[in-house]
Amino acid sequence: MTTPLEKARQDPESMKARILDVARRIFGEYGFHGTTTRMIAQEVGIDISTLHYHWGGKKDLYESVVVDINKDLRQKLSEVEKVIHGLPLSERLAISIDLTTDYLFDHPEVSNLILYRYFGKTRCEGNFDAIVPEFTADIARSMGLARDKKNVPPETTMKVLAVMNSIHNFISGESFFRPMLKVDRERYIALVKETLKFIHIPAFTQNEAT
Amino acid sequence: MTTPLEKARQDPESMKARILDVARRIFGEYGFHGTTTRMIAQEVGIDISTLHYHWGGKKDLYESVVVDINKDLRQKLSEVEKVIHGLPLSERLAISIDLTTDYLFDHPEVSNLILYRYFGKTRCEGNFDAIVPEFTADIARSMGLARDKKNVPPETTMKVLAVMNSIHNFISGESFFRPMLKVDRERYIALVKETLKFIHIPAFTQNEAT
DNA sequence: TTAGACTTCCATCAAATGATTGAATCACCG
DNA sequence: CGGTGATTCAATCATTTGATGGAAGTCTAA
Repeated sequence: MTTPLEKARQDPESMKARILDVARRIFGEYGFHGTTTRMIAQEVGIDISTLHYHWGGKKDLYESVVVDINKDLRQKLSEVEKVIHGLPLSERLAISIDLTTDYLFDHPEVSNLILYRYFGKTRCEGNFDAIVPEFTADIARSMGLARDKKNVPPETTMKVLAVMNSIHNFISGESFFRPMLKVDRERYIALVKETLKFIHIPAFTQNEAT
Repeated sequence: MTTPLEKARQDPESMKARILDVARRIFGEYGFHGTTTRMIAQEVGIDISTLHYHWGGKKDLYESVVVDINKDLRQKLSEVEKVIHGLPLSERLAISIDLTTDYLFDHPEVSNLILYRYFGKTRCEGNFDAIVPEFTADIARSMGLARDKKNVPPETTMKVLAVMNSIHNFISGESFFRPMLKVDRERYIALVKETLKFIHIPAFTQNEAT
């Protein structure tokens, strides 16, 4: 059985997929309450009723967007893990930061939506957040902080969260921070990578026997 | 001349001040679009028209909230700076993290609103963000990363932003992260401080001659 | 060609929401 | 007292917004 989301992804040109792509971006920029179905429909160039026909309602669409975002990020992280496998920790960190940062700058709605879900409330319920802990467990193992994915101690989860969040912050905050720094986009990306390495590599390599 | 905000702060029991306090919390939790004037009025226990009488409109109130938040944080940071003045860098960092974290856990709406402004868009304009750069310049000086408040290089601003944001993340994300970690509030606060020190102290002391 | 499904849009609804008006109430001062 | 200004609220308005129904269009298979 294929979920509606999988079905939408099979043909990227399908109306369903087009709506999903636009919805990712708009929801990411304005959050759940800041986004109207009319904004999304207009951006796609369709009527709102077409949107409702394909996705049911605003909340359903939003939930699909969140699931889609998480699926993408998870896949990207697993790609990154294959690249860094076997390298020394400091290199693993540096390469992970480079690759993840590049990916997220290309898909800022991923960071936007994740931060929105972390820090904002939605006045409606919705419970599909069990995906996040798995993320952190994967990353923890890949950083050599945990042997298996079960029983990762809170201290370790916190460290992983700190790393992930610091990346999302700079991606998502570009529109705020870059004017403040008065640098162009290319320079900003370089600064982000540099800063993330400056902050994180010493922390995780301080007790390492080279 | 006193601004409306200052006037409201003179008598903390005044209706104006009570509305402002509630508005801080609600705007912090749900963001600008997720908050309705009715939510705020109901929480205060008044009619919406009373709210409009004192603050004009939703946007005016929101802007006052943001200014108020920034004023509070700035004052707190200047208090912290006095405490840590003259100490060695690693201690300055540790104490700053402890004090700032304690303060923000007591006033989470500060972190909430700051993150909302960094990462979200508002569909309405609004331009009173010149306060942030000054913040970072103050912190940069206090961390020994800059001599004066003028001409702080982007690299330094980025480092300061990384530190500040990582704190805000854990404060604001408590409702998301703590259930995930399955720890009580006290333990969470301890974990936050521990993690922040683990991440940041090595980065900033790595090249220090003790 | 046609029957039937799938898709899209126009018109419209009901609820939510920001905002205003005018009347009532309160506080203070002569 | 009485009056004057400040404050509060009930009632109401106009717009926005999520959602729906039904007509029209499109495509495929028989």
